[in-house]
Amino acid sequence: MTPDKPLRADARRNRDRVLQAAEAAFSAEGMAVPLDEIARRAGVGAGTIYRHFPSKEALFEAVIHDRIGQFADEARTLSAAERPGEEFLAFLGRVIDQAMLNKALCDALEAAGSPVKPSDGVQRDVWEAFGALLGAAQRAGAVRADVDVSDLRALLSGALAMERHARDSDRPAGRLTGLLLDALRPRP
Amino acid sequence: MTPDKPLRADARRNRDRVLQAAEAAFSAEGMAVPLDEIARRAGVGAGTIYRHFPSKEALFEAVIHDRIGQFADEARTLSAAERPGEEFLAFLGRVIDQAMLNKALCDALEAAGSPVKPSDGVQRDVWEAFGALLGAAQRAGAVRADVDVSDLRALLSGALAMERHARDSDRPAGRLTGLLLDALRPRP
DNA sequence: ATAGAATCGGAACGCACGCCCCGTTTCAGG
DNA sequence: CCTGAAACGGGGCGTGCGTTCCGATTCTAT
Repeated sequence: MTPDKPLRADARRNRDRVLQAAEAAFSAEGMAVPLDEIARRAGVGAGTIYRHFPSKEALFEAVIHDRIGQFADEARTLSAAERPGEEFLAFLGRVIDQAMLNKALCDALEAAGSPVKPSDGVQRDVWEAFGALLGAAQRAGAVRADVDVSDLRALLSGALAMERHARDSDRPAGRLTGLLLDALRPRP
Repeated sequence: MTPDKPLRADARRNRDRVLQAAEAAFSAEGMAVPLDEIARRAGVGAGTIYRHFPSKEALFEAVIHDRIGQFADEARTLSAAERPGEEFLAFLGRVIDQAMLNKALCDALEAAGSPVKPSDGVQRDVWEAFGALLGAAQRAGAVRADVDVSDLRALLSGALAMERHARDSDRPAGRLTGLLLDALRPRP
């Protein structure tokens, strides 16, 4: 079993086209986009997608993997920063901002459905990194101690829901999320 | 056009059965429940439901109408209470608690999708009432002035998302929502 | 060039849902 | 009763999705 047998030229080309089309489509509409639509945009048939990715979810993960990994890396870096408390809150704000521009990110971040698939290394990785940054912020005294990483997942979902509504009703972005993040600070 | 022509006995009986089954089903699973399932539970055919309600959404509204109306009435009453500020925050907490026990309430409260149907009097009514209570709380100085009723919708959606996650990860209920509601108070 | 395998594409499948049709059953007034 | 109209119910339609299949096509090693 050779993990990376050289692909035929046209196969490699089509695989890249699919990834590119999927990135654009998922970014705009998230998992809700039909697979046929991705195939159409990539100029290939639906069967071609399944030759390269075993399922729609696998394609989604292939597209989102790098982006999510960047967040995990950033979180790990910031854990060792000088003032992890401030970095933590600013970082969450950036994550939310990015997710508002990229529906795929929303879906990936909110996909912490009850039964977290153990096979899903990306999810595990990103939340471990977020947890590390949260811990650092708490040790720095900038975030309440009674918050854990599962609270963080809930918080992110809530903030994303709030920002979606804010956008739909042309209210200034980030206000409610700012209130929520402020509420994470310990009582003064 | 006689608005309430006396229904035949079996028709009335089946209509009630449908409403009862729909209430239970919607309460447990929200709008996601298939209509066939409601028909099965009511012991009728799917066609019978459509004889009494023109669409699934109409059935949903018939089921949720009273419940939503109760919240609107309560909000109006509390607007005239002695300390509307405290009442406002406690009221929001109760609404969220109830919605966590009743997925139909969640769907109804979050159904403030971008294009609010003008025909939907129930939605309009409840949000007007919530807005009145919000205004009273603000006049009493208990809630920040820069919050409006569309913020309230966003806030409710966010809180419901957070509480859903909290339940899935067996975290104590209401903590994050409490934080969020506290953040609505003016700076001390 | 040619054979043979890898790849392609889109028609076809299975499923689930909201909704409608229509032969059959049940009610209620004369 | 008895009969016409009202109501029933479940099978069927249209839709949209993810997925699979297979004949046609294209690439590459010889």
